[in-house]
Amino acid sequence: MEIDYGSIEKKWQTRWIEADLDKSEPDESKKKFMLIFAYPGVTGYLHVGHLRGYSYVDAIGRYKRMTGYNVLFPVGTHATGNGGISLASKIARKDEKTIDYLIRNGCPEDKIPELGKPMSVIEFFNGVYVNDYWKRFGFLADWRRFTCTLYPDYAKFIEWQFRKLNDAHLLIQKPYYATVCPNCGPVAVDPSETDLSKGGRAETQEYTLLKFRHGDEFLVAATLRPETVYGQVCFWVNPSVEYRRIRKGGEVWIVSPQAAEKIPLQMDGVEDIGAIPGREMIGWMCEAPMVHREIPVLPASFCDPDVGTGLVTSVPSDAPDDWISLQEVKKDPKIREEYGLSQELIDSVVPISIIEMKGYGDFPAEDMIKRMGIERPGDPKLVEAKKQVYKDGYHMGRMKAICGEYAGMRVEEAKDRMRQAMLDSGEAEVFRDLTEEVVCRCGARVHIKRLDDQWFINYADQELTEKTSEHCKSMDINPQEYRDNVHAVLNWYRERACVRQGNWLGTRFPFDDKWVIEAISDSTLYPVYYLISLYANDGRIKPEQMTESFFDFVILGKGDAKAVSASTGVSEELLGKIRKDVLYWYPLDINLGGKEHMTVHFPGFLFNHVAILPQEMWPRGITVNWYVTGKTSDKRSKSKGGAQPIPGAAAKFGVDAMRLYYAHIASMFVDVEWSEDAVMMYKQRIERIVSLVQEIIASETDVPEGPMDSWLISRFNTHLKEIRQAMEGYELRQMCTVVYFDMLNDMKWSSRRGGCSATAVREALRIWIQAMMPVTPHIAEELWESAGFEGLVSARQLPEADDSRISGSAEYSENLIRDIMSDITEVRKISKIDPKRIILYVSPGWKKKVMEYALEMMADGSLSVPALTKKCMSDGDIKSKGKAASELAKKVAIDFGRASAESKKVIVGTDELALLAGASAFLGDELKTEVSVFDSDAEGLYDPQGKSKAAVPGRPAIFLE
RNA sequence: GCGGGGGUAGCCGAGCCGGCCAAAGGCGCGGGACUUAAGAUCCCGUUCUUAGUGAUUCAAGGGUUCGAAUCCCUUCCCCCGCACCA
Repeated sequence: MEIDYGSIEKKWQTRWIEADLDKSEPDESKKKFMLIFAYPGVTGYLHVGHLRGYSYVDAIGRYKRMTGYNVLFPVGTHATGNGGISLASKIARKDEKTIDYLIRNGCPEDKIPELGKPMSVIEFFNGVYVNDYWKRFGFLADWRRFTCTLYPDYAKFIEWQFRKLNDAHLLIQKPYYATVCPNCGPVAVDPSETDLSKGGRAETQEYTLLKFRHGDEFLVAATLRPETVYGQVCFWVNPSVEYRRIRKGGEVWIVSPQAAEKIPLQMDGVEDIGAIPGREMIGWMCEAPMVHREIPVLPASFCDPDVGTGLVTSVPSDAPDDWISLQEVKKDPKIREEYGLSQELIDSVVPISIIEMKGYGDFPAEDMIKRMGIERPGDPKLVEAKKQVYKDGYHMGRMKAICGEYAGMRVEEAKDRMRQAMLDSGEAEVFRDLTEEVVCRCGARVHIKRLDDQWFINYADQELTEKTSEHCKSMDINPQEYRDNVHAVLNWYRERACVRQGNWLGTRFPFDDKWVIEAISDSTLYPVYYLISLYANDGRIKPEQMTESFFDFVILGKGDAKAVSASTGVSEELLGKIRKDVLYWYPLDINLGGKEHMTVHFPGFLFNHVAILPQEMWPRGITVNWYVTGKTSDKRSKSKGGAQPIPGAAAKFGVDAMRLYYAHIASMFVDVEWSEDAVMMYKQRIERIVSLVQEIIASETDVPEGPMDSWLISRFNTHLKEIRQAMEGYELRQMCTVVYFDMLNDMKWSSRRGGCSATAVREALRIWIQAMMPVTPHIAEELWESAGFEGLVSARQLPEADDSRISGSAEYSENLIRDIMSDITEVRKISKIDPKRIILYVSPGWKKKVMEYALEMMADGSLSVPALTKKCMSDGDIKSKGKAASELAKKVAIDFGRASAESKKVIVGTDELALLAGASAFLGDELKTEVSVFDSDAEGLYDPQGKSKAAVPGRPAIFLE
């Protein structure tokens, strides 16, 4: 059987649209449910991993739809930033890699010349996302509401949002140290390198600049360890660097040329006044800050002019570089000669022990160097040595007695105190620098720059934080870990720079149009905009009509329709309709996004809703999904290299197999490694189900109604319950286990047991196929149609589980039969007997009676070993069984004590003799041996080995003859 | 460092508000059936022992309890976020 997935998918997607299933309109008679996935940034082609979260949203939406809700699932894209600009410019200049990338992912070649402009490339990808990904995957989203952050109407909404933030006094201005490209303005430094061509892993470090007086000028060293000043014994200068003199305030500083460029970005009134070769400074004496000692300037090659100021104060006791370089100077007479340094001077430089730490001696740097076997300056291992000594010193160290007023203090504390003291006395300044070279996409070097009038959204606002945090307690946030942790995240969230300058697409800041609103800040409140985009998209409202009073009215219900209509030209009727939409659909029930959103987007999303909207519009739920991670390699796949384009994967596996893979491969809250083999398994599973269902449909069953019917119907109603319960918590995986595994197994078991009546089979099929709809909608439709059921399964309502048709005893009976089969197999295997006949002995009546007594005692809570024994001994029948009776009583009392009354009741209530007699033909067939069933109480029982003694209710005895 | 999450059988992964858990399910593996054939399907098995019993298991070590994979403590190891990047 070959399934043509492509045409099935197309067929049903068209039918859904024809039936308007994609269009969501308010319906007061129904409960509403609005859900979204956090819209993706338009960065190019997506890969199979991205569909994971998206398809969850569609599956949940479909499930809600089928259980009575009016569902709204809108989609959009986020294009704010410079991604579009940079992509367009690469295409425009025919960058080979970029063109190749486009073609590899299926971009038509003749389309490429059109993509040289930012907006056209963004629109191109908007089309790819909507058509090749979301529609292709069968999503029932309301396509009419699609929006993109660069649309003029969206910009109007963002302007309004910022006006509201301002009204709430949440916009503030203050200085900010940003990573800035001289051409492009502020850029994001992060490992994804969206804005960068190099250095995404760089971190900002806060150095303390220490000033060493020499005559009337200062040598300025940068340090991360201001607490070590008591251990300063000399000063390092790189003799081969041409340093600069700069004037800063009334002082003259000496720093590296790179630092001379960086410092003015962060400090005012700095001027470069000339050069001074490093060589010239060797042999100087300068006055160390705080300790006010004269120390000599010595040569060191490790001073990198690119790091800090290119000058280094030397604390050999705690800095491995310093230690090893000092050894070098002391050992090597050539250095002394070359720079004319006296032996005396060199000898006077002696390390001073300043920090006491567990696991180290007086000189931690020396210890570490020895431990790591470092022998000369420049050894790459020094980086690691430095890190380790710094880390240990910071966490475990304590200042020694020599450190004046800081003696005895923990390093963690002394560091801040000493730094502050030196800042206060004017001996130090703060300077920020990046840990590695960072280069902008435009090619310019990125540095840290102070911006004085940077706008922030004040997410640190205490009242806002508390309100938001409080609201989260009532939200449905998944997973639980995030629900617990979100309060900490909200608390930790600080003021956030919300605007930037430079080469950047986005909405102009309404209060100062030199700024453009940055990417996180314009993507927090937008779900509510989907309720308005519908009308902007169909032209009923124009961007220029979307004024502050327009949004105030439709979103907040402020103002008077007549006045708003007069000022905007939007009819009162339309204003009323939009307002109604907003009231109907909001709040948002689920915002689903990848785990990267936990500390960025979700807090902003929450804060903005709480800050701007009335409480009844605050979000109700957040769901976080983890990733599908790389590694596309596959045992059988010949096409390796790079993530597979989504349309290709859809064609290869079928959309439903991929949807099922996402839903079932793991819990939403763990990362999954992409594996074609795994997807293939799900494809095969779907095909197994399809062929079984088609077999069932094709075979005109003439089985009369019987016990298997009530078993099958009971099972399926039980499954309905499980499905509903799982989906209550959006546990798609659990739901899929029931639908694609358990229900399949039940169907198979039913036909193995001889099948059910046509009525029962059709009823089960109806339930089953409907249950498949959320995750594998195309296949579900196909099966629904071939079974001859009416209409579209996507438009139907899932039946409620019917408790009256759930039969504990029917389900138990089949389990008993299965248990017996496996027991027989087990015994057969162990005993290595090949029996001519298998005899099953059903428990004698007195044993059942013991259990009945136990049940009674469970009901009134009096069950215990002595109590049950006593009770049994007062029953003549049982008592006559002697020791066997008291042993059984003991066993039953213990066993029942551990279990629920319900589970034991079915055991006692089952007529095993009738059940097994009815199943003996089946068992005989299955085991390929004649099976006889005997009642242990029967007169003249045939029982040559006395096996019947072992029979207990729920466990018939087995004899292999 | 700060904050958070984990370590379950060959693997992936449920269970983790204590008992019905030798521990779901899948994959893998072994055996069998079917078949011209299958990356197909269907059965059975997959800690050790054993006429269906019993023993020892859920990172390691302690503890609480009649009873612990599940609760508490300690140790070891792993992962994630820490910002202007959706």
